[in-house]
Amino acid sequence: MTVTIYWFRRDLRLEDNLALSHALKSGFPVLPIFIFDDNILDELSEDDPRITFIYESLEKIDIKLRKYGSCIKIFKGNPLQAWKDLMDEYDIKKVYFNHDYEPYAKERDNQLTELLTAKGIESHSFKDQVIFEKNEVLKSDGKPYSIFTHYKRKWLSQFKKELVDQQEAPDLNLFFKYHISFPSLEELHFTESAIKVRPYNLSILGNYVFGRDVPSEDSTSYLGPHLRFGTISIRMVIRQLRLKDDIFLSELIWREFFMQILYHFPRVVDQNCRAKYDNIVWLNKEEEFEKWCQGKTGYPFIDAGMRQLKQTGYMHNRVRMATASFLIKHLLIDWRWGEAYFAQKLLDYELSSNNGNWQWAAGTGCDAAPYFRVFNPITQLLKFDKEMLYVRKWIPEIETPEYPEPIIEHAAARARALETYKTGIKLK
DNA sequence: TGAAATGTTGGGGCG
DNA sequence: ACGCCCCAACATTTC
Repeated sequence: MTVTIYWFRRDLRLEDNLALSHALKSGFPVLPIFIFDDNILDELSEDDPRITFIYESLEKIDIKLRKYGSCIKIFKGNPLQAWKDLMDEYDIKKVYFNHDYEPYAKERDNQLTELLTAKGIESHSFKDQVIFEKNEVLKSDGKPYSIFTHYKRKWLSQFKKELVDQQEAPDLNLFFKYHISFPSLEELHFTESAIKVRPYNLSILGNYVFGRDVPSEDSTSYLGPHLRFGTISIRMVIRQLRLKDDIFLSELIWREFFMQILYHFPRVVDQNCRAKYDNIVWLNKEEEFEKWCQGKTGYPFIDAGMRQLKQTGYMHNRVRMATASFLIKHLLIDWRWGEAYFAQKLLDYELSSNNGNWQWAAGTGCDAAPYFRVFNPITQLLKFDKEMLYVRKWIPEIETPEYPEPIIEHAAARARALETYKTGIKLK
């Protein structure tokens, strides 16, 4: 049984998928696989909504393939072990997958490539989840950018030269013909989550600049999880955009900016990008952190956001900034705590963006907000949810005595934050 | 992609 | 008509 193997990872679609379309041209029938990686899953609960989403996305692909006599082969366990099993079972000629830039994934893929090379198997990997990857947008001296504005300028100038061609529709007849059952959630030891990924909504493109700051209005695209798991291609999103929404495009460039930051400076994973802030003394009060997580700080704008996150796996962008600022500046809790909580809850969690944006809010990032920028949770409410539609939606008890008093007084907290940062910088 | 403090300007009321 | 004061609105600086 001679095959080419295509490995689905975070590109869970058949359409406009670079490595897949190359695999289908490899000259051998393509056996598509997916591996539920225990190294990653061990950190998650068995009903994590992201697992449910991955499972359902694979199921959809599998249904399409079955019409053509094929199916996806699903593994669960250690990826390298899965590959060794595959090598025992099939005569593998070529292997195709798309690039993944996260530290763990890089290491995993390097090990696999070594293993394949040792067995004399060709492997090919492709840029697919970004327009420009790690070393494609560099300064004239060949070094990576660490300032967004400069990165963006270069990105745009290169983008004008680049054609974003759509891949032709895949020929499903070229998949390897075989039949094995698609495992149930229970067989994989998962349970279905009540929290669901929503379909994306591209109709907001073009008006994003007007609606993006109003959390009560549904002017978000809900693209995050789809870009994270590749159920839509970034090229397709960009094509729809056609530069008509500069602000939205900017957000997509931030995504690639943070990806290349993580790639070039992997230490940001657990360290401040700017060492200047290493000596800030965080208060890290567990009970205050818990109140923040539960949406019980007594500040409606903050609490509404945290409850939306907990109940749905989403949080409006404006509110993400305000809640992050509140945790870091008002409560003086280490940004890594907030980063970890968002990583656990956000359906669109992406290591590079989550880390980059938390460091931005903390002022510790490469191109971050200045440390003295402290969001006023009351002003934010007045500015962006004056009618209180958003906060009432997420805090039903808001006008009852059940709703708590503010955990801390704003002006005093602000002064304390400025003082703490100043002291920390001096210690350095 | 902030907020608060401080500075400046200009219009209106009033003696 | 003029100076003076008040204050809102806007601009600039500072954290």
